Amino acid sequence: MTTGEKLIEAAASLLDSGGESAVTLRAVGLAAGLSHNAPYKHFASRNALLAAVAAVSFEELAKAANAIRTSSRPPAQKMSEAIALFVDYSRQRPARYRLLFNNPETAAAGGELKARAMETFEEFRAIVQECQEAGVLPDAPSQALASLIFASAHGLLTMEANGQMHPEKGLSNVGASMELLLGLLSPGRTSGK
Amino acid sequence: MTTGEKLIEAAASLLDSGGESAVTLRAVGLAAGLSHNAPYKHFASRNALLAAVAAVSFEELAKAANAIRTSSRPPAQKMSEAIALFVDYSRQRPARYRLLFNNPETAAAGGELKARAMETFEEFRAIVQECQEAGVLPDAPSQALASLIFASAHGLLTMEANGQMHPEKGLSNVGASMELLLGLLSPGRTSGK
DNA sequence: ACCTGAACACCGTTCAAGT
DNA sequence: ACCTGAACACCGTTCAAGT
Repeated sequence: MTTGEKLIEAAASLLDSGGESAVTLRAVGLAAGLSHNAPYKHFASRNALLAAVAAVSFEELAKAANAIRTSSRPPAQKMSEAIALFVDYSRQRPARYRLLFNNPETAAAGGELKARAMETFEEFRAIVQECQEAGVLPDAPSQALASLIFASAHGLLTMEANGQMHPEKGLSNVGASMELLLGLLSPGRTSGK
Repeated sequence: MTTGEKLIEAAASLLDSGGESAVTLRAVGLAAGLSHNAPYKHFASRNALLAAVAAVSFEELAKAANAIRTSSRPPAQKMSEAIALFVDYSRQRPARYRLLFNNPETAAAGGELKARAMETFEEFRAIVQECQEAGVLPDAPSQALASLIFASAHGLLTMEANGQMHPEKGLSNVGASMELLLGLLSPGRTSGK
């Protein structure tokens, strides 16, 4: 493992355990057994280090999404599993999820980061397309439909993380809301008013 | 205008013009014509000041949403206008939008903030209900359906702010995506596979 | 090429005074 | 009650050296 990889891992671990504010270059250097200044020999800035954490995290997510897509389960179940992948990620590593999907600074880094993020999204898009072909999602450009479904899950997870879901007032949790969405989108839905 | 209000306004202005990192207590004090330390006589911490900014912002949003709901336009148009309200807000004041809808710290402040946020959401929920009664949105608990539609818009706006919308790849912008969603949800949609 | 240690400018927060 | 100014601990970043 290179020193750069060690620094990324230390930063990711601090992020998961203490939130973004815990990822100081001093703490990262210390956790990697180096001085507070060593990260600058591998990354141009704190933001660049966080972008590197985001890039490897997107890579992991893409790999997990790919495993779901290439499994032998029916399309509708792949969709549920893909959604569960993001739901679990958000709940188990909220600060990391926020870095990946809720951080204009990091996203603006572009380059490799953007490519990794697109890989992840492409897996999801392909699953949506399979669902369309199987007749469990309606006809529409798969890219647009996938964006919409992903954005819904993302918006719900963000509201949940922010404590803006008011679960006391009904069935408004992420899982139930996504089931409601997929049910309403289903071509088989009875369409009378 | 009380000193506290002056400080809130200064903080909001700095937030809009320079992003969250520009809201330092020193800059807020200076903008209000006071010392860097004066904010502490009115707010317990920087987070408390930001929470106060969020509270007055939610109040403004609730007022704007209420004006839309109580207008004489048809429900479907009210819905479009309500969505446009949030879309414009996100685009014109991204840092403020982020503070309101994308910030676990501030949301955790609870109390008055939470009440203001609920007021805003309640206006939206009532518009959704009107749309259901007019037959342009499907039968479902209005709270759950409103959460879902709002979360979709919110997720799309977040992706847009993060540069994760890939508009080069199709019609995946916020407006078109929301139209797609509302069209697919419409009870009048042709439902064949 | 990679690393360290001192230093700088900045920030949130605290404290001792002032009125 | 409200405000100021000095001070503290912390942080990102830079710089001058070391190997």
